[in-house]
Amino acid sequence: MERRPTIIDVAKAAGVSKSTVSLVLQRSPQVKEDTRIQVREAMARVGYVYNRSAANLRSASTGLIGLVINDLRNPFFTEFAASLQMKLAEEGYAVVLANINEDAEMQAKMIVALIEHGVSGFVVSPAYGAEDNTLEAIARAGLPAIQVFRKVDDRDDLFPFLAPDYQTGSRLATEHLYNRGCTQVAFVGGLADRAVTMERMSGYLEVTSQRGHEPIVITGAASHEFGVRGARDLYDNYPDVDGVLCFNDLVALGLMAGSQKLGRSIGKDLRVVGFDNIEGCLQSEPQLTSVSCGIPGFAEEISRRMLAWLNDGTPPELGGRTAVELVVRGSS
Amino acid sequence: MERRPTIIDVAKAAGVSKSTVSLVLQRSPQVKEDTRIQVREAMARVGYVYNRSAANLRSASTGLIGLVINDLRNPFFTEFAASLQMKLAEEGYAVVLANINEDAEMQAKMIVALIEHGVSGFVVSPAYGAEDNTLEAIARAGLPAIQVFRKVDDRDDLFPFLAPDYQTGSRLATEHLYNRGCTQVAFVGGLADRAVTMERMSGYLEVTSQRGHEPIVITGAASHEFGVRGARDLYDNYPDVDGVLCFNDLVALGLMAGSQKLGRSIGKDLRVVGFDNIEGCLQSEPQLTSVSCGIPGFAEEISRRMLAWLNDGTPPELGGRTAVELVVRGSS
DNA sequence: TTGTAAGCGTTATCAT
DNA sequence: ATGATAACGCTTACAA
Repeated sequence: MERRPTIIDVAKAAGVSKSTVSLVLQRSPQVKEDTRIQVREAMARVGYVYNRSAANLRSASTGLIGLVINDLRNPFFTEFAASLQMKLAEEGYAVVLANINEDAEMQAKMIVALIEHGVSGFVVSPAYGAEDNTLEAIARAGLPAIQVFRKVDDRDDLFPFLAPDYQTGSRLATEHLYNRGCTQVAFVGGLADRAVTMERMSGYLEVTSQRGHEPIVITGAASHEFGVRGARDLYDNYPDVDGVLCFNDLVALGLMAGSQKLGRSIGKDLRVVGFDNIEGCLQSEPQLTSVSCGIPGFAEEISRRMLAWLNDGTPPELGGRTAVELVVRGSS
Repeated sequence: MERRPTIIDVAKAAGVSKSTVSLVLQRSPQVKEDTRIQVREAMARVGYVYNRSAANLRSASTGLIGLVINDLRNPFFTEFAASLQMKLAEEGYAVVLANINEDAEMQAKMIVALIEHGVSGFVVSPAYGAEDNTLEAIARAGLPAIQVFRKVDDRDDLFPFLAPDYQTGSRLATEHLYNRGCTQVAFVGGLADRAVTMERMSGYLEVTSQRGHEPIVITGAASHEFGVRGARDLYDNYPDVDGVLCFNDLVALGLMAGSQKLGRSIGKDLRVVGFDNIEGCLQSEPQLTSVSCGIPGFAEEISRRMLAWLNDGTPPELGGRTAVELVVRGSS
């Protein structure tokens, strides 16, 4: 097990100097085609692999992006992580992943670790809690960082915030329900004080009041179980509700299951729309109408903005929202 | 935006030499308590952060582990990725993630990229296809690598293979079904030529023949949709089957939904057991009995073995299998 | 077009 | 117990 070959070994094998090899590595146009080929051949011959740690010591970027995710097990965030990683890989960047499990302390620790590893930038879907300080280390290191989905630090210039256009999504969904003939539409799920909940609710409130109806809001956990409970709650306390916009698909699926158990026919007696368009939407009976947040597209957008920031120094403009889409299925 | 402080800056601020600072960094016991404190203080004062790229240039390990996942969107693998990342983080290692989307070519590319980034070792849940060569780059780099869940390279010494003890799991599940009074048990789902399928089937075949029954096997995709089709298939062609072990929970959930639509009562007419114990098991009606592969525990095991290999040079012993458990619920 | 030499921030080997 | 100094593998002026 001998040590890995370096550019010096390659240089020797190719009969050139190590600078030339370095130039070839960087695709410099000023090296002659002949020598370029020679060098490439030598590389293959000695089994050379580029050492980015060493390169990084001299030049700036490591080609590493830190990806901090509040809850990787949630399919919504998994989808994002997977999409972003693949997009960044296309551009030659690798992703160092930190799943922080909704733990602000863990988040702070992982951020420091990622900085030590020399990440060139951050994409953070942060945990709530300790809002003030958890991104501080990034600020001190002067690294570019984008907050996605959740905003825990208000310094927009340091940590620009980007999210899908939830408000439009909830507006579309609510209008869809009324257009289908619903007379009373409720909003179910989502913790009351969270910004995401406010946004996913805002379009609902807007349309509902526009149409002269009373809003009916039942906030709570964003879980399947809460959806089941919500079905009972509606049944007992709001029997006239014939349309529901749910905070997310998990809640919606739970609410559908719960309502069916109570004898209601989904898509007829009760129309249901979810949020996120997860795979489970296709596996329920009837299938669930949902607001798709276009996560792969969103990830691509984030990738693009991050690279622009890194390469051209252009931080993302504020207030950017990316397109969402209502996917209509049997449940409504 | 000035450059980041280095150990030299710290040394100056603390009035010691940079060697001393380095020793403090490495928790060397031979540095006096007083100076240690002084140095630590200086670090805080100047806002020092460790630069691992530089350290790596001299010493061996980068503290980076490459995690290559065939399909991160599959909750089973997500769970593994998240668990492993957190375990390794506890030990001071960071995870560089590559989701290769079941694409062998992508896999080869990402492996090279990870090597360039200087990962100290690999954990690979590989894509099928191009079995011969995709791990070759790792072999050439002489890096430790563990294959998990799937085995695509037979060189056990180079790439030891570890997986949960599927065989025992399927044995437990099958016995459970017969003990519940089933007279004909079928196995549904899983692509026919895959090692995983063979293993998840093996316990079923063993117990079934032990009990003097004919095995009934319907292989196919590991999807919800295939489960639905499987329900139809059983209904039409094997009407006497009263117990089913499915390749995984997705298939099982599809099979349950499909069978219910055909008027069969799950847990009575037809008993169903799945594999993986995903969250969806709790959300079906009735809830799904499943073989839990104990992924967090498995991830911990992998973490432990990887670190042993890295630190003590002890590669994992072969044939290691980790514990599984049958979680009994309403569906059986 | 290619070679020479000076760093980059650490760790490791000696001295002291 | 601490300090000086030479690597580590690469990039980047600058010189040839």
